[in-house]
Amino acid sequence: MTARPTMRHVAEAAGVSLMTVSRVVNGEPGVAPETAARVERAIRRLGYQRNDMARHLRRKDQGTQTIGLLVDDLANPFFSALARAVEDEARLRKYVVLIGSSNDNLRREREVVSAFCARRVDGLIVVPVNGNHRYLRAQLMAGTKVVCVDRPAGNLEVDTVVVDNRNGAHQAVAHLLSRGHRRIGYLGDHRNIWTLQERYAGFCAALGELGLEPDPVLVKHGMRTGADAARAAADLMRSGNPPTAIFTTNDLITIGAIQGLGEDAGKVAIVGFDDFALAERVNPPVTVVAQDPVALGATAAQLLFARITGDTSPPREVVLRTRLIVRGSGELAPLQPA
Amino acid sequence: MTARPTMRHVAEAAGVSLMTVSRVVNGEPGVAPETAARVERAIRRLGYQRNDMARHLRRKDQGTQTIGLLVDDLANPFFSALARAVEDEARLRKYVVLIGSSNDNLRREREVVSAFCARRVDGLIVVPVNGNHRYLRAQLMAGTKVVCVDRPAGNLEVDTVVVDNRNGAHQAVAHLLSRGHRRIGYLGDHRNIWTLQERYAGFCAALGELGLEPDPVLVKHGMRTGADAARAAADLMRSGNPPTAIFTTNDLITIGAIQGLGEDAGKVAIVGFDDFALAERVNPPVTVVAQDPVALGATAAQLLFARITGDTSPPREVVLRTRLIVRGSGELAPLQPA
DNA sequence: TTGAAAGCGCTAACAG
DNA sequence: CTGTTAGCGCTTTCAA
Repeated sequence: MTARPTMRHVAEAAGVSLMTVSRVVNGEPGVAPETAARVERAIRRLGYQRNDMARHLRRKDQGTQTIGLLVDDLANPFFSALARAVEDEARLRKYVVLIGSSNDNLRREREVVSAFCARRVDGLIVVPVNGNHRYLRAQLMAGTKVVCVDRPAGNLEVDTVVVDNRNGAHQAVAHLLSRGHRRIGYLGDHRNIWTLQERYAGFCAALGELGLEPDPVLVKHGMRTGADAARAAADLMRSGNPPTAIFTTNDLITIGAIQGLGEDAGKVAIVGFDDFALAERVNPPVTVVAQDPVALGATAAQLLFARITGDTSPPREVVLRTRLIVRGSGELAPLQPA
Repeated sequence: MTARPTMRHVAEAAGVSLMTVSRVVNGEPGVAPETAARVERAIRRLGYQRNDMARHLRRKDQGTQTIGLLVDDLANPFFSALARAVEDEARLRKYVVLIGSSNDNLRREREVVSAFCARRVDGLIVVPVNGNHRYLRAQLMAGTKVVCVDRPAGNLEVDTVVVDNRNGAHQAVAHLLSRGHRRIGYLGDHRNIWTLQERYAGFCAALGELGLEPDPVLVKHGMRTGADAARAAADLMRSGNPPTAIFTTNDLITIGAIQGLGEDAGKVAIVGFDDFALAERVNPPVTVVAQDPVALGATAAQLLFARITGDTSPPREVVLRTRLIVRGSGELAPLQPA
């Protein structure tokens, strides 16, 4: 546990000035090859590695080559795929990524984002929790670039990358309606999440076009986990007048619902938002409205790095398209309850 | 895009010395409430936030409150669940997490780890790629704590958290053998990955106990993606003398194999390493040897933080248990090829 | 080609 | 209770 060597130690060991070491470490020209070699040797012998904290403190122009990424839940495959895409974009530019999960909690989001900003990240990619994001204003004014992904942030004009949630949901529900379904259940996460507001709105709009209204008995909000969805789905089917179809509004909920349905899975049509592994191997295969988390993450990162490298154009909103993938579960005919 | 305010600016604005601001910012005692209030106001007005880079530069004892986490592939649900567990442990201690994926590439691992160390992380949790990890020695000597998870690192004596891969694989294959299977296929990732060496060893050991040897025709190594596994599984079944059972050695491969098998999925018994979402809803439901990524991540993080807070006991190896979950696919009887 | 001095933003260690 | 001084490890600026 020796103390970490500094440039000063290297300089002494090589018999040169600290400044010469700095030049060698940073590959700057104007050092005699002979001298450079001596310094290199000292570096290797002492196991010296540059301290980028100190470096970035002095070099105000260059930033910290670090970005922060805040998702809802890193354990959700949707967000981890998004995160991996961000990481790859960062790596191309020799940036590293600080990561955090808000868990749909504004306080936690704020704490994590603050911790990132205290470390002077050059930019922030945020999946914003519902609520007011003014607290980011100070960071924006101080020069930290911010991009929102998956959802826009309330009260904040920054680049945003989302998918056409409302259309996607509309398409899913219209698909069910076109097959003759009229009693369509809705299983969703908290209504305070923007994407779910949009998806619910799409659900209602599709029904409305046929003069229908959502049946409150068939609509369940606030499901955070697959287990929640499993229970809710089972409850729906056990009720007196069960739905003939269900719209499940994210991957976790779709998967949970299928688990909860058990043997009933073949008795109710399902269309889910988000594609997921093995969707085509379940019985029946699951029809979904797919979005592309990799494209979301990559696009957000590209926008962020454009800002970091000086883009000052007005904030943009990029809307990526969703895609209906027909596999079977959404094409089941309405089944009369036994 | 105003320049970021510093303590000096706050001090001027509040008409006090820089040191007083420091005390207020850090909640240190010995500031008159009246003065503190004035400083607080200036802080808020200027939008000041402490620069932790500068702070940690001066406070040598305290570290940077940052750890680095390097996994194989963050997009793999196994690693993202592990990562989330690490993040949660870090958060409890007010640490932030730098994250990276090695993609099973030693050079990439080294580059990312170097970038983390240049930012002076207090500790590192690494899923080590196969190869020599001496390069970490210098960091260890400089005081950076290291914990390996999922796999041990060659030539490095550090805390390590793994599962009993060999036993798990043995159990999986013995299960198939006990059902009468004798032609058992093996689908695995690169053999240079430690976990896969172990799992392959368990596969061979189980066969060996019945005097059998792996049939080279039925053994496929080097599958990195689900698509690779899908192709390999389909090839196996199309061959002249197909296996009656397959041991798939991680989640991605199991899922890929099931996709690739398509309608053949019911014709060949499968036991997979790693549990995964919807395993019980596939037809037939998939028997697996499950490991717990959350426990792996949480345990690794706990060991790391123990080291960071001064634990100097000899390096430990923690081996977590795997668990056979019987669901159906592993219990299919051997089927004679048509 | 090399080095000395100053200072990035902050805190430790002392004064008053 | 408040302020001054020095210095963390590095880069910038200027001088030799």
